[in-house]
Amino acid sequence: MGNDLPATDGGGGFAGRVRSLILSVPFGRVATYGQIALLAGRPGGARGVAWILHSSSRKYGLPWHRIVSGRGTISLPRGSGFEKQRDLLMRERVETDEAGRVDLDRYIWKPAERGRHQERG
DNA sequence: GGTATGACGGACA
DNA sequence: ATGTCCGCCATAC
Repeated sequence: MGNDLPATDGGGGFAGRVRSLILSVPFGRVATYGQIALLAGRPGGARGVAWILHSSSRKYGLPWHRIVSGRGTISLPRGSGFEKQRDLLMRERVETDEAGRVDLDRYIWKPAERGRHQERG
């Protein structure tokens, strides 16, 4: 059909795991593309994660704004989601730099520590 | 089935 | 720190 979405799997494949992981990122916390790819079992598949986000974030209501680059910077360009993502992060009390940079040491999501407050430097 | 694109990441000058 | 290059994976045509 004229579906431009990667509905190649319903949740068992890479895309499904990526979606599930992104949905697992709690409020006020962020994750990186590489981190999601690694947890999904595809280290180095950051680009695949990016594509899945781009294609399915809206359809599946994914918290896309909680995904940032490996250096904690917002990857979206100014005027095309940058300010939107920064605004959404701000609403979650996630501090962002003027350049859209997040302090990963403070806000990165740690699956092993979910449900407990994270150490802050 | 090869080519091109993309919200990446790491190495290197 | 900055810019460039290459490799990685998934999808579109």
